[in-house]
Amino acid sequence: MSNAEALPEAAPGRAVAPCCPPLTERPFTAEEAETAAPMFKALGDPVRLRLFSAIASHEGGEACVCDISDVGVSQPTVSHHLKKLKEAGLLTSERRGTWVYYRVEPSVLAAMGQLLAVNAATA
Amino acid sequence: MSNAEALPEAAPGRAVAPCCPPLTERPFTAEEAETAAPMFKALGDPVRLRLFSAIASHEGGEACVCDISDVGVSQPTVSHHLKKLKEAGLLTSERRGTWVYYRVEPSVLAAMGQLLAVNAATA
DNA sequence: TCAAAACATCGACGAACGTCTATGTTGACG
DNA sequence: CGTCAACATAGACGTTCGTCGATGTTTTGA
Repeated sequence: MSNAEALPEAAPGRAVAPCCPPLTERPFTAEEAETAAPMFKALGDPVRLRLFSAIASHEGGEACVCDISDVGVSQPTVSHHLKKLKEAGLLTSERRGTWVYYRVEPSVLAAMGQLLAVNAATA
Repeated sequence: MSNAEALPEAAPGRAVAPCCPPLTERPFTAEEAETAAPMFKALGDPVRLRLFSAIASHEGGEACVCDISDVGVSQPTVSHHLKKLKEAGLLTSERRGTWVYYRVEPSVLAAMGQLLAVNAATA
């Protein structure tokens, strides 16, 4: 695309973290649905789910592509899916030397978990 | 498991409830990913997310189609999406007179919530 | 018995998706 | 320098998806 400037990363897709109430609380508005659906959609592919799980379960919540690219598809396909996950706000990436490390956005897991919360009475 | 089904009524796509460990626990296998991804995929569409939320938040966790069909798409499209949610194991349906009532499968919310569990420091 | 309401199914169409091969870009190292 | 490794991008191709209008099925009720 372009040369890397001093800009670290500025929200590639949309804001994801604090988006919506639990699904069981009240009917989602069209806006809320448009915001939350892409997160589910991003995890709705088996390969992406494996990649995400591999990163999320990796030490430190991050992994380089070479550590997780054994999912049965070609390298460009892995790259494609990681990009999708990144665009959905679920992952961030950082280059360190030759390798690129992907990291799970922690707030995302919390947000999605809250969407599906079964009201465990933690109040 | 307190539910002993006596009627051979269930004809869903696949078992959904107790499928997989948390995403952050260990890398998903191909099998686990193939099992869990359809649930996320089913919620990955804004219209389906609104329908699901409308049903889940409705009184008693169920609603007839006429109560939730105001999502901006045609009636066949609503029917199509409800079928998709049903095939994914997220909903069940029951006919009562003229109306068809859809209900959220409670174990599904628990299962998906567990997938996204953030390990609340149990060690 | 006939009509209307609620919902499902069918068939079609454009858009989006997942995958691949080929190629480009970036950094490390002789 | 040049070359290799890691990863991204581009383009293509078949498949799936979301949507619609038209039609079918089931139930209620006059």
